[in-house]
Amino acid sequence: MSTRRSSINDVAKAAGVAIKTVSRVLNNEPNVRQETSAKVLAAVKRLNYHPSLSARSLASRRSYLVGLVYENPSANYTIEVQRGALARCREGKFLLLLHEVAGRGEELTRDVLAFANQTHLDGLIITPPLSESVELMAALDEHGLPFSRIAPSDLKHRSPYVDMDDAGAAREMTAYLLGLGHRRIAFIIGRTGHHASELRLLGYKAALKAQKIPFAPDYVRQGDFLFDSGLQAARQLLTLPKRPTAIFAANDDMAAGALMAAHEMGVAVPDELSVAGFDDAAISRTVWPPLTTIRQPTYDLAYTAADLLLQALEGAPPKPVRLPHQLIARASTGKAK
Amino acid sequence: MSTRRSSINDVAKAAGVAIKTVSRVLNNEPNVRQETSAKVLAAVKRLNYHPSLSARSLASRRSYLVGLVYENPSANYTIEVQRGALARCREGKFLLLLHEVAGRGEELTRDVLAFANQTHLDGLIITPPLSESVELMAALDEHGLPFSRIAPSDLKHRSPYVDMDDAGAAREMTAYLLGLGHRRIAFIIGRTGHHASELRLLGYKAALKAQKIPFAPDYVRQGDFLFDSGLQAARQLLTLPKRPTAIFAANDDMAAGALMAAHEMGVAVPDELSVAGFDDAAISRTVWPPLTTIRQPTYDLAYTAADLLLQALEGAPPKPVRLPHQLIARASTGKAK
DNA sequence: CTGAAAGCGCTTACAG
DNA sequence: CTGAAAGCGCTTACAG
Repeated sequence: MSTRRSSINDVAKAAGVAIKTVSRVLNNEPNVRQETSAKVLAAVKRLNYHPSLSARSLASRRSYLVGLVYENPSANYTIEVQRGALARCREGKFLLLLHEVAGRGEELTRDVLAFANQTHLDGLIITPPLSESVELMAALDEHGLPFSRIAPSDLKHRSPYVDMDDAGAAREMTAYLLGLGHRRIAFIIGRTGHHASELRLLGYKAALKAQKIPFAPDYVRQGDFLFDSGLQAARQLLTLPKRPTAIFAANDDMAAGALMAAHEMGVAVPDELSVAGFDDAAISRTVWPPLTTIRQPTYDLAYTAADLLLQALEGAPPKPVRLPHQLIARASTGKAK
Repeated sequence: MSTRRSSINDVAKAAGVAIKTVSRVLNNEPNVRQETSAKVLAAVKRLNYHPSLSARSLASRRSYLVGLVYENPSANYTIEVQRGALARCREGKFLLLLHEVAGRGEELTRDVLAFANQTHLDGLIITPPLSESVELMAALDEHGLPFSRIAPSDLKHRSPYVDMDDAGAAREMTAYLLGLGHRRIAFIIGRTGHHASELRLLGYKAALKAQKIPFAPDYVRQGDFLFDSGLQAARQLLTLPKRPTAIFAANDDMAAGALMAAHEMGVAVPDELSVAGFDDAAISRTVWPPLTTIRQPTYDLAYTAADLLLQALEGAPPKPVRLPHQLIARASTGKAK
């Protein structure tokens, strides 16, 4: 089967039309008779023709390449983002190129620009926390590179983005714990500088306020979204004279760490301590007991971000999209006793 | 900065040479004077020139695209594979395209061929368990598509591959448990049809045999590499009249499930039960207690698989590569009591 | 060691 | 509604 691939010329010949007509049919351009179109499509099928991306991009001066830029410690999150973005790119005859960045600040910007230059990308999808980098956005603007963002912090910038209601979700979770009778609810903050960290903290505070529970700084600890920080924070929280009856961590990895601390210290979950997370990552179902958490629509966020980018490449005006979340109650939370 | 990208013509003009000479320098072809080369390189830098992939591939009739084909439930495994393959592709001016397949058998083959046809891939990297599919390999051969495999089962096929010593590693882990004084060691088998599952079972048996411990079928349960199957299997094992003092699961996810079963049933780990896994996946460090496991060199396996493929594309003869593993002792295993 | 010409397979811009 | 020509930016094959 090492016969040469068929080209647009072969199809044109087989269908008895000019190559321009084949091109019209393949690109769904107007002004082709139904009958002509059918002939072309038949020839395409018969010859097992697949257009050459390189010829198309050379002629149209577009690469049909989209870059997905990420720097996220959670593999589950990243894989899900990839799935969503890939699905949308495939639909739009675009190819998705991955780029995991290492550095921050200037280095990050240089890294991403080098990636874009080398591959001649048409556009970029930027995932959190990179979607918050003002320097990166400025650099991309300067180079005229279109991009869309997932969960950005700057909502004023003129580029499309998609997000969820982080503050609202955290408020719901806190209200849920309050509803179970908890009054001493601790909170483990996410990585500093992540917009989501701030929003989730805000939601936690808002829910307490709504119930007139005074905010207790002692019950709030800084984490960094990693398992270990949740473990450390919970160890401190559980040795407090008046220890909390519930811990709400700003993501599942830290909540898993909090569970581990409880196990270490012989604190029964959920009998003596409720633990809640955020993300509905795979780890929320692999720990014991399984975590009550907020389902973040990661796949849909990425699919939508890709969709917004492709639309922007077609010249559509940017419009923000907000996606829904969901509280998932599992065995790690229970009534306060 | 929306000025036109510079082309090979711009560079040739700036350096005062023909475009063919620029091409020679950029592709490290012989027969260019040091001095000429320096002039060209200076112009490349000055103009911030980056060759066009589409022009290059159109002219050379290669796409410079490599596909990574996978179907693995573990995100951590997949991300690590991507990292390794990406690193090697980047070095070789190739782009890596992801393709997660859904089906098996005929559907799988059709799916992968469609992917290759649409993207005009130069070659494929096939990861386990897909690397075991005889149908897929036959189809790729028929279409003249080069590929390399990670951890294949058919070692006779004429295509490059890289693997590790699964049987040897499982034998080591079993011997380690025997060394801790365990005599009733249970084993949870991986997904049926995975070559690695068979090899790891073989290693377990071999280690028992070496110590003249009779093989007890009751202590061996079928799993499928997922957390849940480890949970189920361990529940059964722990209700056996003579329950095992150690459980060795063929991967970390199942070992994590076994840990959960122990927690449920109030069996202390490692005091009353040792649990060991395989892979050194992230989950091995997020469960309690952290898992003793085998470090699988996933990144290196993928890097090497990409390397072998790129070499094959240059016409190098295929040669198999075996990479080392490592037993990592953590807190989930202890002396038998 | 260097270069001029042809051509890869499409789309763009234009003509009819 | 359809087509002929030019050209995108490189590499190949060849000449010198």
